[in-house]
Parts: sequence; C-alpha cells; structure tokens
Amino acid sequence: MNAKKTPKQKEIKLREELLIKTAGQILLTEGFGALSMERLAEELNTAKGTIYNHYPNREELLLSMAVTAINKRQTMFDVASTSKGSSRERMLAVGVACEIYRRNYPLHFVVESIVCHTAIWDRCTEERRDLMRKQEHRCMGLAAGIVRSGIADGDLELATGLNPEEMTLSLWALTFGSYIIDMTSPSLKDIGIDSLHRSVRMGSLHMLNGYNWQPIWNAEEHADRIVQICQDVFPDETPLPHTT
Amino acid sequence: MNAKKTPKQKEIKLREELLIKTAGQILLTEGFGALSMERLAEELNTAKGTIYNHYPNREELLLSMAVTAINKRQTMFDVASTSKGSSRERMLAVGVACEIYRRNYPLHFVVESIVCHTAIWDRCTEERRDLMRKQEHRCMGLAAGIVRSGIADGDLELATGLNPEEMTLSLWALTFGSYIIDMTSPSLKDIGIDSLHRSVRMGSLHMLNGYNWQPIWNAEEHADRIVQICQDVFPDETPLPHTT
DNA sequence: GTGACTTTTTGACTATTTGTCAATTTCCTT
DNA sequence: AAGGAAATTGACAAATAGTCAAAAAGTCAC
Repeated sequence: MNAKKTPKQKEIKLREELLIKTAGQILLTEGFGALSMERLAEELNTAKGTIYNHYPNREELLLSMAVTAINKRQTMFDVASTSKGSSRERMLAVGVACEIYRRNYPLHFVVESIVCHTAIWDRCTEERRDLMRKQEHRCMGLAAGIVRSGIADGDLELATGLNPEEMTLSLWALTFGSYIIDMTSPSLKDIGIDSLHRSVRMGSLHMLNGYNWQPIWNAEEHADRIVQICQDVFPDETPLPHTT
Repeated sequence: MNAKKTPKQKEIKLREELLIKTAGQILLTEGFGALSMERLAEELNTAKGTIYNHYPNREELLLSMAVTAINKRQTMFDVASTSKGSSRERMLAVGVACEIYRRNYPLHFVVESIVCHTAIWDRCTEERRDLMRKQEHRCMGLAAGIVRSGIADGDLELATGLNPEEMTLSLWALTFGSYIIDMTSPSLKDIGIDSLHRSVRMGSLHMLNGYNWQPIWNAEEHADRIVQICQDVFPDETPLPHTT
C-alpha cells in the first residue's frame, strides 16, 4: 500500500520519527514543562509551522506518543494472555507485562500518565481519544477474558455481583495507581516504601489469593513463577529481578 | 492570636475565601481549562493584580486548594483510625472514609488529582509542596499504624519482607488508582464497569482477606459493616449505599 | 529539461494568557 | 486631619500557542 513513496514523503516521515524521538528525550530529561513547539522546531532546525504540519497542536503530539505507548503495552498483554499455563498464571503474566513495561519503557509510562490529565485530554480531537480508548478497552478485554476463562475452568468463583471487568479494574488500579503515586511523590522512600514493585506484587498476589483463584501461591512460589514467566513469555525483555 | 483584625484584613480574608470558592465552582462546572487568573479577577470584580496578591501564580492557588482538600481527608482518616473496633475494622473505616470523600466531596478529589500532575506540581514553591507531602505522610502513617496494631494484636502477619507502609500503599493505590482511571476514562460503563465503588470495595476486601487479616469477612458481612461504620464513625456525612 | 501545477516550508503575525510594577487609591494610626 | 502604610489597579512585558499568505521546493507530463 505505502511501499511506493516519493522521496519527499519519506523525508517527512523520517522527520516525524525524529520529532517523536526528540520530544521523548526532552520529556524524559527535562520534563513536561520543557516541551514546547518552538523548542521542538529549534531542535529540528525547522520552522514552527512545519511542526504544526505534523500535529495540529501539542496535545495531539502527546496523544500520538501515548498511542504508540499503549500499542506496545497492548502487544505485551496479547502475548501474556495467550501464554501457556493456567488462568491464574496468565493473569500473573499480565502483571509481569505491566512491571516490565514500567521498568523497561519509562518514557512510555511518562507519556501515558501525562496524557491522562484533563488539561491535555480535553484538547485532543475525538478521533485520537477514541484510538486511546479502543486500546485501553482492548487491554481490559484481554485481562477480563483471563478472568472469564478462570471461571470457566473452575479455578475461580466471583463474589456475588462482581463481574470480570470490575475485578480486572481493581488489579489495574492497584498497579497503575502505585506507579502514579510513585511518579508524583518522588520521595516514597521517606514514607517507608523500600520497594514499590514489591508492594504491587504482594498486593495483587494477596488480592487474587483472597479471591481464591486457584492455584493459591505463597510469596516464594509467586516470585519463582515471575522469574519463569520472564524467561518463557518475555524472553526478549530485560528480565525482572527475583524478589519476594 | 488573630482575633483582632482590622476591617481591611477581614475583607481580604473574606475575598480569599470567595476566591477559593469561585475557583472551585469553575473547576467543577467548566473544568480545569476554564480556570484562568483573568477569569477569576473578572468573576470577583477586581483587578488581576489583586488576585496575584493572594497567590503568586495559578499553581499555588491550586496547591492551596489541594492542601485544604487533603486536610479534610486527613481529618477523616484521623477519625477512622481512632474509631472503636478491631484493627481490621479500623482499616475498613479508612476505606469508608475514602469512599465518602470521593462521593461527597467531588471538588476535593478533582483538585487533588489536578495537582498531582507534573505541569502543576513542578511550578509550586517547595514550602507548599512540603505541606502537601507532610499531610500525605501523615495519612500514610495513620493507615500504616493500623497495620502495625493489627500485627501487634495478632490479627495479621505480614508476608516476609513486606512492611506496613508497603501494604498500605497497595490499598491506597487500589483506591486512588480506581478513582483516577474513572476520572480519565469517563466511559467506564462502556468497558463493563457497572460500579466503580463495588470494584474498589471488593478489591480491598479480598486483598485483606488474602493477607489473612482477621477477622475474615464475606461480601455480606463486609457490606453490613460499611453501613455500620457510616453510622458510628461518620454520622454527619451522607452515608454510603449498602452494596455488596 | 521545461514549464505548469502541487505540496511544503517559512517566519512574521495574531491571540491568549501569565506575571510585573509604578502610580494611585484606600486605609489605619495618632 | 495628616502622613505613612498597605492594598489596588491596569497598563505593560514576556512567553508561547497557533495562523496563514507568500515563497520555495518538489513532482510529473511532455
């Protein structure tokens, strides 16, 4: 379809990649405040108008970065949810995906968290917001599907009235919420949190144990399984440390 | 101390209150984007400079609102954590406090979530940020204290390596994270979430059950206890609905 | 290669909003 | 009432988003 492109179109595409890359670097090293359209234009040695040819405004640029980010996450969720093992192991694989995503792709997470703010979100076009929502929907669906298959397999029985999506939401919130809190209060150490990831791991382990999702694990079994999942399901990613 | 004030000083204080109130109304009804210093000046029939006499910039105004908000939350946490009952009941009371806070004080929550964004946070003075951190620290301390007393009472044993603050963080993240997700994706219904609050309640119930924090409750007992706590601990607040 | 047409780039310009400050007005004290 | 302190004002500077007509560059049929 787009195999044949004029040199000019290639150049534009190339610049767009550079644009995204530069924006990412600025975000990571100097923070959101340093990211202005003028700055980007300077950095790319081009006029401001050209930047606006790529994205109609700053928010759209950010949201487009966020879409890339969430695509990556969705891919990892896909892999996790179709991995081998019991329903509970697959759900753990999703958790592992989240932790890898957070640890190994810091920019992706930063972008996601910036974009979820009203000031940005409200100013984007409905189209791009839909793109984001669709992907989130998809991620939610994958996780909820694991819950459903757990119920079908007889490994899990859901408390009256709670549906698979609601159960998934609480896991999602636990993970995402921890990362957001971590990002906001940079001094978690001061309030006694030695390991954010341990907190997330133990929280979700015990939540699922509490739901009586078979097989029940203790902390060591859980830690071992995480190592195993890193090897088996995400062999190309820097593996997570073995921690209880 | 400040009993004796000149009329002028009273007027200023009064205006500050009106300023805060007006800002809150704008935030709730028209969103963050509509809140500008100029708009506030118009709304109060005063010059922009006067607004800047109260707060050196918009971020500080927001952070000051956030401090008010978190003060309210802290007060509720105080009440919850010193309420009658077992350690687990007191922790549930903290959970109830969060839900009441979220449901009955929407502005407070909106402000808290706006402020936690880099774009705002980074531009405030260190003093005010410290004020926020101290209060968060305090809330965390209260909750972690309940965990500690649970351990002391023999109602709870913590998994190896996990400390009370880390356990508290995962509860906090579950709750806060859910609310943030709800605020960002306004269409939770579309992805199958009928009740956000049910998801939070069940999530934390099962997490604490999973930690084997005595007494273990089922969903009905849990729901009954929430109603009871509303009556006993927060008699002056609009009570939460009875839901499993 | 040329010329006609299209696409892209440019940067000066407008618009919006933040934040400043010297002059002015209001207020307080004696 | 006078004179000094405090608060108010709005014109102004600064920063940045976003626009657009003119210019430059690119494309393509011949």
